[in-house]
Amino acid sequence: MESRPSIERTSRAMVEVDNTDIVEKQMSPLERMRHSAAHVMAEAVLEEFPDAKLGIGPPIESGFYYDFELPRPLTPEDLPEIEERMRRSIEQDKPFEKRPVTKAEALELFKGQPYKLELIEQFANGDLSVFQHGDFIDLCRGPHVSSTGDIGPIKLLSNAGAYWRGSEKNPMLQRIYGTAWDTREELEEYLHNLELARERDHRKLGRELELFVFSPDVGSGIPLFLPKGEALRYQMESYVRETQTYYGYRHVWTGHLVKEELFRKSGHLPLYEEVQFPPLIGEDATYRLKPMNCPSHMTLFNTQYHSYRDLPVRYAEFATLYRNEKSGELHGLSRVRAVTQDDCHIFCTEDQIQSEFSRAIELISEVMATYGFTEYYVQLSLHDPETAEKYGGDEGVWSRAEQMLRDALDALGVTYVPVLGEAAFYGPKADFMAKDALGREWQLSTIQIDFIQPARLGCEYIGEDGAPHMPVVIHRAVTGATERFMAMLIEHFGGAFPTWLAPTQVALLPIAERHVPYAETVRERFTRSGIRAELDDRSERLNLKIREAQLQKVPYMLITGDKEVEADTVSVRSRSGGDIGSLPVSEFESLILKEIRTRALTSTLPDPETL
RNA sequence: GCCGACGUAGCUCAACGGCAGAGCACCUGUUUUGUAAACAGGCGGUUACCGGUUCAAAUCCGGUCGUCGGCUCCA
Repeated sequence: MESRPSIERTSRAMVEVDNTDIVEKQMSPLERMRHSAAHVMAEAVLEEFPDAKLGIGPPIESGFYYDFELPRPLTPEDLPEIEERMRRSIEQDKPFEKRPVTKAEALELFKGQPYKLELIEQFANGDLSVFQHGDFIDLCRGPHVSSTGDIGPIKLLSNAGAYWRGSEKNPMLQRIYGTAWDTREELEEYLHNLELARERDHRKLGRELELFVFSPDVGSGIPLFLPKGEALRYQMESYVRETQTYYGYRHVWTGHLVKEELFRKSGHLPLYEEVQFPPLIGEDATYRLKPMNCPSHMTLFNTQYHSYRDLPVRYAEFATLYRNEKSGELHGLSRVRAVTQDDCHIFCTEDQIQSEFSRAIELISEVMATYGFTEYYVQLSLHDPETAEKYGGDEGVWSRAEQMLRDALDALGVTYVPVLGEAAFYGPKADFMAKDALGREWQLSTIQIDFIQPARLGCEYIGEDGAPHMPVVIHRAVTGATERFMAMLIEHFGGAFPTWLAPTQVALLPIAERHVPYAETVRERFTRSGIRAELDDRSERLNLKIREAQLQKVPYMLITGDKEVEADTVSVRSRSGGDIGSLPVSEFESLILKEIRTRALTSTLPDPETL
């Protein structure tokens, strides 16, 4: 436990984001311009397909899209043509004009446009308006730029299917995505960043760094980890296990199969069946692969007799869960069917919720800081009273649980963004959203309050009064799904992991064959010290060995030639800083061991300038 | 699951109705190498799988499997 980073480190972590407002956002000038670009795209598509039916075309985070129903499927080759028509429209500098319309006018205007008619019906209570530029007219609230000439440089990016209004019950439309910026430079930068993101794609790096593979013979969505990927998993898991232990959680193990009956009792079956694999019929009972641990942990809790003095009981487990995700939803490591969760269930009294909450947040902050995620905020996922049937329990239980979460967050001074309808069926959640090095958001940690499952599964403890009481259960995950978190780490670090996580921490590169025995003794020494060291004993030139170690993003390359053998040193080259110079073997060993032990994010070796 | 695109050697890609190719990787030699790619030779594919059209299919058509981009940031 001596190796654990001190808690002071967490000071840089916790939530400095201030965005508790959920008021409707004003459209920014850039969004307005992109919205106008979407109109111009619809104009261009109508020129090419006069029979096109229009869906909607909003601005989005980095551009815009528009949905169409078209007589034939679009291919990527169609995009340049549409883009060219858009440029012509922009050159003509056609003014955008707004006009309020009555419902009757609108219905007449869009009589050939079934999707617009549906929208008119929906918005008929408010004020309806249309925007026109040139001959193109669209039902639209606006606002828009004053004329098409104000639209900056554009680029159409892709086309894809999209259900009308996002529901698979509706027809599938064809969506075209585009981006638009104020200046050519910003557009170029955006396209360049897309390219960078592709370079960092964890699926590409996973193959190049020999971390994991998928095989159709084993099945889609089931990642197979190679030795280097397993080394990474093991470090991730050990770290969280160590931290959880430090914070008073205790680890349990509950296997992979559970009787179907238990999921019926817990209330999962009707709501979760879609993502569960079909039943496994055994001789004595029908089983299911576990898609979550909660019922198992509650059952485990129930096998022991608990006094109020035992609470809180904190059960943690690194469990592999199986979810039958739809084939189209699978995505590398970030959406898989065999998923490992750092799951935890805390059984406590209502009075203990706040302190347990704050303990969980402290743990989460520490872990996030160690991984270098300093920018994150909390999304408070609440139930939606409009769709109460999706949730268990009555309204009173819900408002109590939600209030408790708010109180706990407020007491800790944590700011949060409430979102309706994102709760689990058993309770509200505080979800931690973190940004990676490329500024993309990932949902990682979660803390959830549950009054419903412990009631269904009959959890109880004996209170001070000698009578049985029901504990509250807090569900909590730190890194969430290991696979998904690994995907994020790979992309966040671009494969160049901090030394403590790197599958290979040190590459020994002997210059000539006569230096191999010395390098081998160094490698063996390091391996015995717990350093993941590899020896490149091929009869290749040094430059090649360096190049390959560098492409594998090994943090330290140790070059051994005549001078090093002579002096019992290694010539150190760091992945990031190049040639650092020679160090005695023992000195390098203690420096890197310290770097690993403290889980430093960047190299801690002395700067070559100061040597 | 749905819409679209794509599956050619371990990897990246070419050939687009007429003999399946290149670079890297791998293997074998030669080279013994000082901070991001030595040189030469060799091995390697029933073009994802199954069926169809054709004198002829990697190429055209159908099916299966897989991968990729998406599937409300609401007029």
